Parts: sequence; C-alpha cells; structure tokens
Amino acid sequence: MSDKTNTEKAYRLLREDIVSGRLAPDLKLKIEMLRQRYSLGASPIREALARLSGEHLVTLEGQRGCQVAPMSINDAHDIGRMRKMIEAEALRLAIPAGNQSWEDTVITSFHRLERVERRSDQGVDDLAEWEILNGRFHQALVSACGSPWLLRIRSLLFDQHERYRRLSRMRTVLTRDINEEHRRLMEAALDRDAEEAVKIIEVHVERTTDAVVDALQQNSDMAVSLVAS
Amino acid sequence: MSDKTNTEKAYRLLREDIVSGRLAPDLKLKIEMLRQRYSLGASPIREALARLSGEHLVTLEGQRGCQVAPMSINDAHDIGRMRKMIEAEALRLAIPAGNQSWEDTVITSFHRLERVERRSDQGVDDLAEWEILNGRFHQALVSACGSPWLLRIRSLLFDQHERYRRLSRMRTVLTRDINEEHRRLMEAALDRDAEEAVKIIEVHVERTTDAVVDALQQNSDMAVSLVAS
DNA sequence: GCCTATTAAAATATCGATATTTTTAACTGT
DNA sequence: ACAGTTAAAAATATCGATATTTTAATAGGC
Repeated sequence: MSDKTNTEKAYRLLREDIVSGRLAPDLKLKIEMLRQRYSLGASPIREALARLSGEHLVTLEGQRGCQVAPMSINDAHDIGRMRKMIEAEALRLAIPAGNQSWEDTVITSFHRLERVERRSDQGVDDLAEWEILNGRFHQALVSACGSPWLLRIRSLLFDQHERYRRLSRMRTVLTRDINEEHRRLMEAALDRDAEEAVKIIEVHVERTTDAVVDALQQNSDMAVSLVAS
Repeated sequence: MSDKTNTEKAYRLLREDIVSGRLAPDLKLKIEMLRQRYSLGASPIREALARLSGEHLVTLEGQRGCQVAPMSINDAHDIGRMRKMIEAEALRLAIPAGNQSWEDTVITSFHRLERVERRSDQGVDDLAEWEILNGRFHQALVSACGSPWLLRIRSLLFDQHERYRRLSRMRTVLTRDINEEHRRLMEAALDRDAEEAVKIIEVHVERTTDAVVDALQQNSDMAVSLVAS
C-alpha cells in the first residue's frame, strides 16, 4: 500500500470501515479490538481516532474512549439539506469558471462512472467501485469552483452523506435511473448552464436523502417490531 | 482547568496558541519543543496535533511532522466569503425559529460583550476577553437555527476567521464602531427581521475580511521591503 | 428484594525506550 | 569549488509497560 506510516494505514482502514457501515453507528471502539482487527499497535490507532473525531466520524469523550458517530433520520435530513446547499453553490461557481481541462475531467469521469452504471450484473465489488467513481465524478464537476474551503466542506458533507447513501443503495439502483441523472448533470455543466445544473443536483441530492430516510425508517420500524414481538 | 485528560489540555493550549498567532503560520511544530512548552508528554501532544489537523489548523505529513497551517490573502478572502454565506443562512433559519430562551441568550450575550466594547481603556487582557464574548454573541444569534451541521460548519469558519481577525483587530477597534454593528444585529434579530440581519452580518463579515486583507497586505509589503533593503 | 459500598476487572491514558526515517554535516574524488 | 556519497545527528513513529479511571461484579445493610 501507499501508506507512509501505520497511523495513515489505521486512518484509512478505520475510515473505510466506518463509512461503509462495517463498523456500525454507536459501536464502542475499543483499542484492543481494533488492534487485533488491523494488526496494528495502539498508538497509531489512537492517533487515527483522534483525526477521525475532527471529521465527526467518531465521537470522543475524555477517559471514556470513542464510538462510531451515531446516525439518525434527523441527521440524514440535516446533512442532505446542507449538502444540497453547498453542492449548488459550488456548481454555480465552477461551471462558469471551468476551462478545457475541467471539461476533459468531467467527461472522462462521467464515462468511467457510466461504464459501471450501465453494467447489467452489478455485484458487491461493483458497488465499492461505483462509490469511488461516483465520488470522482461529483468532485470533478465542482473542482473548478476556485474556493478551497467550499471544496473542503463539500467533501466533508459528501463523505457523511455517503455513509447514509450506502444504506439505501441496493434499492436505489433498482428504482432510480441514476445514470440518467448523472448524464443530464454533465450535459448542463458542459453547456455552461449553471442554473439547470443546480436544479438537477438539488433533485439528485433530495432523492438520495429521501431514499436514505425511507431505508432508515424501515430499519427503525423493524427494530420496533422486533422489540414488540 | 476542566481538562479531563492531558490530550485535551494539549489540544486546548495548542489551539489557543495557533488561533491567537503565538505560534506563527508555517512554523514547524516539533514534538520536543511542544513537550517543553507545555510540560506534557509526547503522546498527548501527538494526539492533539492529529485532531487539529482534522480541523485544518495544522498540516500533517507522514514521517515529516507538522506545521501550523499557512495563512494567505487568498485564504482570507476564501474564508471570509464562505463565512458570509454560512452566517447568513444560519441567521435566516435561526431568527424565525428562535424562542424566548433564545432571545434571552442573545440579549445577555450582547450586554456582556457591550460592557467590554464600551470600556475606554482596552488592554491586552481585554482583547482576549473580547474574543470570547464576541464568539458567544455570534454563537447565540444562530443557535436556534435547528441544523447541527450548519452550526458546526459555521463554528469551523468562525474559528478560522478568528485567526485572521486577530491580525487586524488593534486597528479595527479604532476605525470601526463594532459595538454599533453588534447592536443593530441584535435589534434586527429581536425584531425578527431576518433579511435585515442578513444584510448586517454580510457587511460585518466583509468589513472584517477587508481589514484582515489590508493588514496582511501591509505585512507582505513590509516583508518585501525588508528583503529589498 | 433493592440500594449502596467495596472490590475486581477492563479499558483508557500516558510515559519511557527503541526503531525508523529524514535532515544535516562532513568527506571524497574530480 | 562542486556534485555525489556516506556518516552522524535529529526528529518522527511505534512499541511495551505502567498508572489512572471507568465499568462490572459482588457483598452487605435496610
């Protein structure tokens, strides 16, 4: 791997396990357990956890260790609303400012994403790949916005949203033509029609949020019915 | 102090020293130096640095330690613009939503701030106090917005802006009637006039950014002339 | 039975020592 | 003088051991 240090390795592995849901929300993250899971020492793991707490992927309480950051329907709505606002603003700035190499990156990342989205037999491995390519496409669209802080905040919200997105993705793939949404987004961007692109991204994010909330609601209904039975 | 652990203490002290400028931008943060500065062990300091890197107050490169995050005129503009946008949105949500206890907090924090701002003989200690009370007042105004993520992002940008603000504050106090700006902000909020409050906060943030950029420009001119001489 | 106090176990936080890597300094031959 | 090489010093990263705190278990009193 390309990790210079064990701290970076721990950071990368932990992050991936949290965002993907392999480490469930609210799970107590005991050092000893993580030490064994990743075959790393305690120090690198502690530092990785400290870093992740700065990104709000883990909560950290003095003398009481840490947990995977909680997830909730309210939080899903909140993140969705914020992401919608920030993505829209970034597009408004990026689309008029994009140059030739921006166009190239948008087109390339779209086509790489499309290849996976159009594939008929999507296995579990493809989903991990889809997340990466989807992230790159959205990143490419806003990359020309000229504001490092806007990009940073966008990236933060995108990653948080991804955690929720993964919950509902299996169903989403069946009921939504995401590739079509992405195509229209790319076309509006290349036509330099910022307001059209903003409308599309807003609906895009809203739909994702709705799907996530549906999935969460179903889960919590399940939990309730299990407790009741 | 109320630090449960040494890591928290290191985090608090380091953060304060970076935001206040006592640790200059780009300064190499060597563990041994910090160990002596704060009389703490290496582990708590390393963890505090990892956390601060998550907040973009220090940069962190594998095997090569860390530095205080750089400052630049471009960055000042960027943060100012983002902060303006986020504060405005937060006020738009908070003002219609605020209840009685929100009003109380706004009024109380305003008066505590005013007491310091109206004091004729402002010493160095007062400036540290002013920063705290100013932060609490702005925090109080938006606290009712109902969006934890909006508040989090606002707080991040506010703190980053504070780093820059401190550069220009000495002069700002002389040329701007900040207390008057704060008073008008509070009155618009209590009148539930969100759009008026947004206008005021936008100008408020813009003026701060302009003052900061002026100060930075002057500094970099100085640096150039020193090199030239 | 239930609450509280005491103790045992587990987990976190932190130190000191060591291994690794980077940076600095000295050296060599051209 | 200078580029390239090597050795020494400094700094970072990491481990293992220990101290401290929290959590769990247990026993005693009401």
